[in-house]
Amino acid sequence: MQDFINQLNSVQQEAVLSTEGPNMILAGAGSGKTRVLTYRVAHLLNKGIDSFNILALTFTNKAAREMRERIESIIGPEAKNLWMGTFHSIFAKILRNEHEKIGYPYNFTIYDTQDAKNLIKSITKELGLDDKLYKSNMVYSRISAAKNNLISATAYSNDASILSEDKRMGKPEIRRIYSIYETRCLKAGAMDFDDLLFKTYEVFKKFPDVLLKHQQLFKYILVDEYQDTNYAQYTIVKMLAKAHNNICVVGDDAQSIYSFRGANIENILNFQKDYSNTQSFKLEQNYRSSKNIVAAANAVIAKNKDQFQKDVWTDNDQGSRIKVVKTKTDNEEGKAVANKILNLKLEKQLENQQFAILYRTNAQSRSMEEALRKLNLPYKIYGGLSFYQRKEIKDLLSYYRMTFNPNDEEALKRIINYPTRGIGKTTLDKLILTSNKNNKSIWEVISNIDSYETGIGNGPKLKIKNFVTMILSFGSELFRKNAFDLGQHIASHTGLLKDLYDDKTPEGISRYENIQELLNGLKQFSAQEESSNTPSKTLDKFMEDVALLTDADNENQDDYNKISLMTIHSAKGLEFPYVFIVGMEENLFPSQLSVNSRSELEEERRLFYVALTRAEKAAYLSYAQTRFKFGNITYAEPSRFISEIPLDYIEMPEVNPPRNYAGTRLAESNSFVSRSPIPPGKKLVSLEKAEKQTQTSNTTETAKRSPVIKEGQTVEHLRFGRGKVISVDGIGPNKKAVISFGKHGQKQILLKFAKLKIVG
DNA sequence: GGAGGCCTCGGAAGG
DNA sequence: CGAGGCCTCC
Repeated sequence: MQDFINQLNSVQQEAVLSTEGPNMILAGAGSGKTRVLTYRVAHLLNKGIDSFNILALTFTNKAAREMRERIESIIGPEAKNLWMGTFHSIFAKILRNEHEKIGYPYNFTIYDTQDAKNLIKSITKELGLDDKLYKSNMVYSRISAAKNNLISATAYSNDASILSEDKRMGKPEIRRIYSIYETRCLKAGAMDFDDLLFKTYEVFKKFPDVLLKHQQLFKYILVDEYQDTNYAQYTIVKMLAKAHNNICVVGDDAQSIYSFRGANIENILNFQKDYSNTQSFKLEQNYRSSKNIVAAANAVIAKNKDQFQKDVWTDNDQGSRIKVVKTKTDNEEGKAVANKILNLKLEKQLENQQFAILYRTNAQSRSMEEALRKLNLPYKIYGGLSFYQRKEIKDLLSYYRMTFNPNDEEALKRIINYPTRGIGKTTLDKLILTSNKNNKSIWEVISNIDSYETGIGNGPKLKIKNFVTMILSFGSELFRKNAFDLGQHIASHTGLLKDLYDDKTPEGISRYENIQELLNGLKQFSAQEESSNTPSKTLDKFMEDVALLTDADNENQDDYNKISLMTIHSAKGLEFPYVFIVGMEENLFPSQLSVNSRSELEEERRLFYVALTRAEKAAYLSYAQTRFKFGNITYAEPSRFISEIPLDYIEMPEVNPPRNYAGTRLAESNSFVSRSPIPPGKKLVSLEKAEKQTQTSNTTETAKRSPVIKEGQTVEHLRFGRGKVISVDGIGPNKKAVISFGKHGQKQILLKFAKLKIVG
């Protein structure tokens, strides 16, 4: 540990050693930011600062975990006591300690965005408002924005300019929805993500003693990715730092890409004004990328007006110029990228994990996936539906939530009739009506159902009582069983496990497996149990973490050597030797919604900067001339960002004649432009047909290698075992077979996905 | 209560 | 195009 300092360059060293007062570290892309942060904390501890007195805030669990692990490897288990985590998890911890001050139970539930939107939907409905006008997404983002700007429901209702804006949009009732939303959350003992920030602010503001306590506790404060902070985060940090004034923020204004969710780049641009006598450090040496990439990225970002002057440079090799690839269609683009990856792999003996394909929108992943699948290139997609958002997982978690907080209404609404127990929509509506009328939670109503005028008949009433008894029985086990035992008990006792087990469709099987995975997680959690008479790893403790987890926290072991596919947003903070940035088209990247405002266009440019600077050795840009958008073919122009890269650093595609792209070993399949399915001059209508023809001919091509499935054959399926092919239907990628699998019954199987082996 | 048909709408996304 | 919401019909 003694000479960790020597591993740093001189600016990095200064940034680590300058522990007192306000410090701002501007960290260019790939400049060793994490290293500086971890060493800075290690240095503080080394100096004798108590780990309990250090607060380090990040935006993602992953960043917090990585930092903690690295610090632990330097200074040992002492690192466990650091206050290190995401804004949300640290503030949730504070709020659980101070729950009484805001009238919440200790075990408050954290509503995710889906819960919050569902609640908004039901409020809109109960108020009899038009749900086309008051779309839950829109209302949610309005409320969220208000909270992130520390505007309470009351303040919202009294703010003339907000009200007139709502009125102008024809939506004057948002204030009412907001205010009822707040009441309902309180009644349910629930907070949404924004509340974790907003209520922390409120507690600090209303209770100076609580603020003072935390100001004294957090003698040293660090904030990572400061350019991504919103007003609430900015304000709370400022409040906390007031006493000791030891605040260090780290960030890069050039990588601010989250303004659409409230991040305010001004926070970092104004840091020196906010905190007098700021020491600032610029980490400008890039350790990640080639000279060529650094130069190209610098040239791009220089087009932005508002930024700190930075001079990012590197000692790395010159590297090759950025290559631009042009294809006729989005599917061709996918093929070109996949072919290029295959070539590079063979040519340079590379691993899959050295490649990333980055795109602006999730929808673009499809053409990439198809092409990769055809070449048998393993890939992993980040983003999309998260594990914790899956229906079956949310259902089971809803039971868990109700076990320790039965007032949780969104959980109750999900499970009161799942698995089916005869408490239908009509009954639920009556319950909601009664609970609203009496200003009680639904749980309070159903657990004393006889004392309310609900208009519910005796049949359903009995079923409700059984449901209540069941939930109560789970609650009584909460502190007697550990998380796994109770979790398992709930999964089976509710009938949820059996319900999923009985479903033998592939989706059903996967749902069952997901539940098993969740239970495995519980098992691991409970295994950390200390030896004592009462379990400490109880279900409610497990749930404290779960609400704040995301998919990125669930890295799968067998996913490690795969090509990464993700949006540029989720690539921030990552690096790959070879990076493909696809869909470089006007109205896609930059997005159509951004091209009319300077600030939004600048944010898109920062996004492009982030994308480029992910690359270590080489970056490839590609664009298609036509692309399927919402089922229609649209024409596209190459992105303006391509032309913002000086010609010294980039290789443009040769328009005429079409030529192969770089490596030529697999010349035939490696061409980027020569495989156009459309003869020049043909009209648009024929495009779709032509596309289909290519797909068909490709299938014939692959047929040489993979078996042709025919009627009457016996085949073996990974999951269903042996079966007989009844019929084959469709062409190209849509080719599917009806196969009879004995005890699993008849299945329709898309051949392009299924791994079928011909047995006879 | 659930399956299936019709309609609508579409950005990026951590906690 | 395709996911999700809503409605209808059984």
